[in-house]
Amino acid sequence: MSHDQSFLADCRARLAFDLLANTWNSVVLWALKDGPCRPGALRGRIGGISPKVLTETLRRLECGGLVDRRAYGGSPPRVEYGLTALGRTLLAPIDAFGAWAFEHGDEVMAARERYAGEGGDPPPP
Amino acid sequence: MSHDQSFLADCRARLAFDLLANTWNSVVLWALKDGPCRPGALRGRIGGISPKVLTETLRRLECGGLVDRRAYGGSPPRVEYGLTALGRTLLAPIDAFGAWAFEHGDEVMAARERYAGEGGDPPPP
DNA sequence: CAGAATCCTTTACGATACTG
DNA sequence: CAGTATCGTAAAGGATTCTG
Repeated sequence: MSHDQSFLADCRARLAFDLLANTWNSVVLWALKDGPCRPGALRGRIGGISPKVLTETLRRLECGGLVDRRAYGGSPPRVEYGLTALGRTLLAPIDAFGAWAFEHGDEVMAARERYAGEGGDPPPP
Repeated sequence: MSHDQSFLADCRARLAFDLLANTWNSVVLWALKDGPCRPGALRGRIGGISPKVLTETLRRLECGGLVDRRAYGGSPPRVEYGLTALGRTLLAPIDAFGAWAFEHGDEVMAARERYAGEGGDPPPP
């Protein structure tokens, strides 16, 4: 890789981190990787996300050009969300984390238990 | 990649996302990539982080086994934080995002401006 | 200088109810 | 069913002060 120390000052770097710095952005992007999807089905794929927060998250991603929204009029309304080309470019980096979690997730959980056991009584969130 | 749809249900996956789902974890990890560092210097490398939040973040990462803390007694106290072996394994995935930001960050910012201009007046955070 | 303690503000998130 | 509106809570982040 090729970033120098000013990396953290670069606003694009901050933008990338900020994109992930919330509970749902990456999860929703990930849930869309298998193709466009209606909001209801999305909630099923994800689990534990309220309709309101899902809508907010999708708007945020749409605003950033990562997700696009297609509305087919009618009643009941039918809407589908899918990744844009730009959004798809984020899948590989996200997947790198997924792979990391499968390899090292246990170590993190073990470290936390060790920390809790060693008298690090107030284990920070 | 090799994750099936149950990926999102796997608690290790959630753990990985949660590690990034806050403003500072990834930034601090990244700032430590060039070697161990004292808190004061870390704040300089990062910029915009308060001492309190830096300490909290370091504790959190230490608890997860990603960072270790070495205290050399004395007065004034001298402390250094550095990545553990486990922490270093996270650098590659984080860097994937950094690289992504350099390639596509402009597109996201452009999309946001477009969105704001098109009457998407309330541009969500 | 490290960092704990305190106080305060903001906001992310959740639950619920309502509209088209 | 999609989406908005409203309310409430919990937590994150910031500023400040104080200590060893």
